[in-house]
Amino acid sequence: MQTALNVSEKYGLVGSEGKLNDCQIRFVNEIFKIEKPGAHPLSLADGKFLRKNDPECDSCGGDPTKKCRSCSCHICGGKQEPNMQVLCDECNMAYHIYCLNPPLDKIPEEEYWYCPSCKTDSSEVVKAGERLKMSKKKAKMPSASTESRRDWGRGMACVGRTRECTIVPSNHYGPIPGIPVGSTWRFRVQVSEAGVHRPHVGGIHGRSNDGAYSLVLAGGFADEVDRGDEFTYTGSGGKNLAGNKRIGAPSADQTLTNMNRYSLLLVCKDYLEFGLLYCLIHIRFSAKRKITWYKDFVLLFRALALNCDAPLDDKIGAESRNWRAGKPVRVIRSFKGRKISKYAPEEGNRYDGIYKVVKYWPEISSSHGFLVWRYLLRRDDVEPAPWTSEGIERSRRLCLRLQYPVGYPSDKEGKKTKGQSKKASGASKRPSTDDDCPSASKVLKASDAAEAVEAFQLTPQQQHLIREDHQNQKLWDEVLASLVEGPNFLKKLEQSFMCVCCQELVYQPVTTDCLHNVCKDCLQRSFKAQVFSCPACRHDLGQNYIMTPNEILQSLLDLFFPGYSKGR
DNA sequence: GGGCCCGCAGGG
DNA sequence: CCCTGCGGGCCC
Repeated sequence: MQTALNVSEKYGLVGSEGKLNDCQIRFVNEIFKIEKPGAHPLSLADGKFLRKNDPECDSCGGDPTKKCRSCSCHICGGKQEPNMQVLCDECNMAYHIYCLNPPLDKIPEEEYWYCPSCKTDSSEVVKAGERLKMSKKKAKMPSASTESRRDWGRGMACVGRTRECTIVPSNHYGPIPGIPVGSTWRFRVQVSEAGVHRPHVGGIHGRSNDGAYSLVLAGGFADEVDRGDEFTYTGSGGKNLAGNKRIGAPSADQTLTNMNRYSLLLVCKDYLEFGLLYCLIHIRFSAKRKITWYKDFVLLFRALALNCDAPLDDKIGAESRNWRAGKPVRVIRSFKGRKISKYAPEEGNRYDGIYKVVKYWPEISSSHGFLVWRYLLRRDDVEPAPWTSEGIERSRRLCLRLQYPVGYPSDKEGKKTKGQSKKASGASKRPSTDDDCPSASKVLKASDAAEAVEAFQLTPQQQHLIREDHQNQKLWDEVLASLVEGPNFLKKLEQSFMCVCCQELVYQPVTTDCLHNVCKDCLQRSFKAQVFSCPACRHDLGQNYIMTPNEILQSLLDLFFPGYSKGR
């Protein structure tokens, strides 16, 4: 296994530039994914009180004879009596119950237990009748220092996500599995939950040293053009957002130093790894977070420009050599774009498919006279666009319609109650229903479904691998029965191959003799806790069970959910 | 209908 | 930690 030190030595980071400190080494490890991901507590059923005693512990190397306050008792460092060690639900450190002061006489029965250093100071506990005290973060927020008694309602103005998309990593390019073109959500937060466009407010999601993954067309710039299959997009920024405004008129030229749309590290091929590494370290650890160091081969450009299949140019822009070869951008049209585009949906935010950057250029905006960067994007998707007759027909077959958050009053209700008292509208909240759509949430007879929706198509490779995965044949038969349900197939697939421990899609799945699939990591954690049975059915696996990941299943899941394992 | 301004998520 | 953003809902 590669180590951080090797990486830094390999690229000469030790020497004239000074040796990396521990923090930097950890950072390098992180970038190169050298370090094993930290241990997570297992499911409550098995792993509430686990001894960690990690054989790959960085501090002791897993040597059972060494004392270690990192993977074993945080007080005495001893590794004895793992069943007497309790894990803190905050810092995840282990403690012998008898090492605590005062000692505990048994493993606590409460759902959560916190060690002395993590336990909330009793002075911070809110007693009956007292006002809620503020967290450190809350204390810094504007609401802490304002006298305003404004009622923000229980609406969607300031809510956070309740779910997060984990079937692909956040830096995933291309469509989100199971989300067909034409899917429409009322609120941006739902689009974020679906993983289609993750930022809550921002227009572009991208990384400066990588590229852009998705963007929202919301008509922010009056001089944008939208022809459906092609549109121009204007780089964000250059607006005066002083005060607490979140939208404003442009008041400055877009510069090449801002984040988000800018600062792309383009590195010469021979120096790619070193240049990237060096810059990342530099950005991470330079106090001003400005890249003051760079060599000829490190240039700064914009994220969306990275998607364009052309050498980058920050003076006059560039045009793609082969526009389809660029990186795919998911495009969402918001109803707000209606003011400049007839392709925008009437309501909500609609996923319109994959576009590619054809070219980009700087221009003086005709509407406000400042310099903006303009991008031309062109559609490149096999799924029909939602506004074409083919797309409309498909949306109908797939029963795609405006989705509201669970429990939010639907459009019909909302309009009815508008003008009535606020209390009435609050009381009218109800989950949206799928009353006139046969396939969305109801179980169908296969024959009906085949006619109603477009079946999910397996590639020959997928079909082949499924046939090869003998152990899971029965499970696959069940899952394949949902092929006729189109996009629901992937949801079914996700459910069927969910790990019972971590409640996510299995990663490095071990298919047990009892035919359950568990992440190798989760199973190892269970064994470390001296539990040697199948987490799903309690079938005894035996202490010497050899955990061999099911490579075929792993390949299949990677095909269906591209890159999901990167987030693991 | 327009002004105001909140918390959240994300990248650096 | 910092800063930023093509939401959103109330209030005038």
